[in-house]
Amino acid sequence: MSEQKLPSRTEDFSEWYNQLVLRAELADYAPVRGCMIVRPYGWSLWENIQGALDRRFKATGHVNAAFPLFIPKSFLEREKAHVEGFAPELAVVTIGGGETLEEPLIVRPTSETIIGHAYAKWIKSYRDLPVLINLWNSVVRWELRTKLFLRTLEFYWQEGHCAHATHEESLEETMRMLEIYRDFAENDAAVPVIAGRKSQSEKFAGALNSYSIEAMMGDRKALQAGTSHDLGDHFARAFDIRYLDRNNEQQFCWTNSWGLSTRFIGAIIMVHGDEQGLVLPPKLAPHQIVIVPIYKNDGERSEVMPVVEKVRATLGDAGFRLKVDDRDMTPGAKYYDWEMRGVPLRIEIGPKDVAKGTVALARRDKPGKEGKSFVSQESLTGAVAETLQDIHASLFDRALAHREANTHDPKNYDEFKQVVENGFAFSWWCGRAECEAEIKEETKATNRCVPLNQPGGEGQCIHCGQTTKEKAIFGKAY
RNA sequence: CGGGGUGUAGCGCAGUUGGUAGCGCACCGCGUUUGGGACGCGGGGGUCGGCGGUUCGAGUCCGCCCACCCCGACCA
Repeated sequence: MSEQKLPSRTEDFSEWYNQLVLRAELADYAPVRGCMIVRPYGWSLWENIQGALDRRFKATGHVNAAFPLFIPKSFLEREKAHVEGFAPELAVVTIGGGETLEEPLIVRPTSETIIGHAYAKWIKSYRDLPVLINLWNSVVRWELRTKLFLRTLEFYWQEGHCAHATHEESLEETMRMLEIYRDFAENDAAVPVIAGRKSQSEKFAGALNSYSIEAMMGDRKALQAGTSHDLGDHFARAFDIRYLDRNNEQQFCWTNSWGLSTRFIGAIIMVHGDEQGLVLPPKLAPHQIVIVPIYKNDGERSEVMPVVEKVRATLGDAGFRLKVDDRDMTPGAKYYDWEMRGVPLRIEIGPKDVAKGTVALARRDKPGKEGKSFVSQESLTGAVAETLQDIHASLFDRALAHREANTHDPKNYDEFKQVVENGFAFSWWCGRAECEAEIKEETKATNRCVPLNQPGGEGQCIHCGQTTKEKAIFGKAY
């Protein structure tokens, strides 16, 4: 139970985040540096994220499977850019059963290579395509600087791996999954995102092109919240994933991969959280509603609890995820506790409500009296459904307004430097890696993506002045 | 991997010139309480981050190591 106030979100965002994660009981530090324990409340949130994504994956023809944790070192080495990108952050097993291994095993940082090995065996004919497989697992990347959910040595995610007959189909799949991420982020998590293409220096190691959804956090920094990679024929060539086409000719496959991780929980925290703690989007919250019974003595208790039970049954039958908090604490303490944990809606039922046939409804996104209303027990189910929808909409609107208010179109590079100190710059960019690198060097801001939605026309690169047709989002990022 | 900081009960901290460890919160029990963080009484809990050294005696002094957090370079 949390007793003290959180550090100020506006004055010390980082410390606010750290303590919020611990006090909301989402996660805890593990005994190994950089590793995290996901606590039941955090995992429950992840399960709801999994459910929301998995439904979408299944609806688009994907199936789940499991691949090994260990990958032969030689596999990684088969794709040059891939191994170069991941080498610095690999965990390597050299001893097994007390014996030094003949070939060291990599603890998977991602599964493209071992997938490539399997797909090469499984795919013989154009009739075998496409292969649409998703994995729910964890991967290990030996990061130097870690933060709960945002960057840990081991993290949980899903990785989809698809093989297609043509590049067009593979690219179409890449974009379909990016759109699924966007749809999930905005419609389930109420996190507005910018879908775009990563620059060549920011793309996945081994990809032809990477695409991402980028979100703005409460401190105006960017977070890559999901990625989808067009792997071209790179991994197909490295692992010899080939098929016989209709003309009986050998062709290389075209593959793609896409992932979204527990980092997304960090996004939810940093986009919606407030001074009181976590604020969860209703569609993903482990408990959408918490019911707090109020009574002064056993007499009142015996009046209140049957009504609490009736409301619980009614709302439970209507499909809401809810919890009755019957702990032996004062109601006020419970309010603070559930506010810390971000429960979207609180229902208070006391003797006055029993007498009047009402309940008190308090919404998490609007603090104090502003968010509190009294609703008759008869019309509660409808009111709850409506309010939860409204909370989702207002969370999304608030986050979008925040991003728009902090996204600028600077007139020149001096202005650009100012802007990226405290938000996003949406600027013309020549597309050259040198320009991007210099901007990063000079401002600490990175190229987040080239949004798919472009204004059209042309302009001058914000850094070098070269004429270009594309605008990119720049900002400081996690 | 560089710079900074912190390690004493679950958390936050105190601990004097070295003398054998305490406070608040949390936790457990009983009672009174309960519409925005209740109160009283009683109780449990510590190899003082680790190893070594100085000393009759180390939480305290010295050395080495470790862990975690923050800031930079790399990343979902």
